[in-house]
Amino acid sequence: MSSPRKRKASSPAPLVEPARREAIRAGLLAWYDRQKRDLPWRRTRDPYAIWLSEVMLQQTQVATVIPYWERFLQRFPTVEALAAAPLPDVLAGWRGLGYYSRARNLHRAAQEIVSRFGGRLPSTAAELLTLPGFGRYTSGAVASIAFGEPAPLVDGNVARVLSRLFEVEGVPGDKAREARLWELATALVPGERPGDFNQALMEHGATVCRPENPLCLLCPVREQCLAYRHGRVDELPPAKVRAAPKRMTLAVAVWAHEGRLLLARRAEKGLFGGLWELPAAEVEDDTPDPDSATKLAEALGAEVRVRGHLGTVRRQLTHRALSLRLLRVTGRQHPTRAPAFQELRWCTPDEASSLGMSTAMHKALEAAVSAGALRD
DNA sequence: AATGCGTGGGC
DNA sequence: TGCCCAAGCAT
Repeated sequence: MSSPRKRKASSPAPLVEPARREAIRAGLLAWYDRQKRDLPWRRTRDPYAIWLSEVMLQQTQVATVIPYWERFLQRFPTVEALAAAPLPDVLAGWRGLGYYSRARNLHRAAQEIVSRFGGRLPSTAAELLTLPGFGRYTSGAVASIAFGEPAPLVDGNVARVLSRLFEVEGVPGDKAREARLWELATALVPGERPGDFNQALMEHGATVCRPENPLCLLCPVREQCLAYRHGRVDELPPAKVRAAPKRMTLAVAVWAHEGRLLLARRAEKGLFGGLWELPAAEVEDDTPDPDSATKLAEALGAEVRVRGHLGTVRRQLTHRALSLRLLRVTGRQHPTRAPAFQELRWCTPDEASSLGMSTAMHKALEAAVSAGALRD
């Protein structure tokens, strides 16, 4: 029988053997010091600027983010400036970047940081997690990179790297797999340079431990990689199962009057929430014009007549196949507010172009103008 | 907890 | 061209 003293001394086996843990830490950090990319947000220590980069990088590639990040910081250089800005201005700064709820949450979080934390970002992952738009990943990223807290993070890159290093089974989305990955990330993140280590993990996944054609011969932790040892790098992790995109058809009102077009701001939630558009209403694929006119009339709260067609703009999103049918419309009265929209405005094409608008609707606007929407 | 939410780049 | 993907979060 074991004595209580002995039971207390025998702790459970560590998740990662200390020697292996140190080899992975040292290998990735040394590689990062040699190979890290010169990215603009790695030249600042401003937590706000780092936070902004993390939000923009969600589901978005580095090359896309760089110009947005620089432009946005010039326009909204501090948390206070962002918090004080009207939401439509913030959305205009986000135009073309996609996933616009990120911009809405960023704005709300900035306001909370001012009201709850005196304008300074809280420095721990636990506090950051209470702010809008801060999930587990972003909280860990900002806490570790901007404040040096040894907080773990798991993004798509880290999930891939760890699932290969440790042969973690299961498909993306599997709960046991996610839990295992977070445990591993927690066990690995060091007390010294946690932010650099987390970035090294992600950078390694983005450039060496890639989804396709990983560069195992250049890998600094190859000796530690179970998938490599067992010839399973190509099968881990298994690919995501994606749902087929749903079709969505919008009747789009192109209403011109004295050189101006009617623009509408969408409801705050859902697809393209809070963005400006040529007023649109969802219709069935084969809806005849008079029925489309009825839908648009309901949305605008005004009588609407279809005068002709200005073409169709198609746009493929990850989860939707959009079809925008441009209908030239007129009506006796020119509405300035409408039940289905937050706001209406009559704009010249130049004014319209500077509004926060989805890329799909921006293309529709260009198509309508070049099809002669403003001519008779 | 499964689903909705954008976009541009790579091949 | 069409289809894949990329530093997630909210509900």
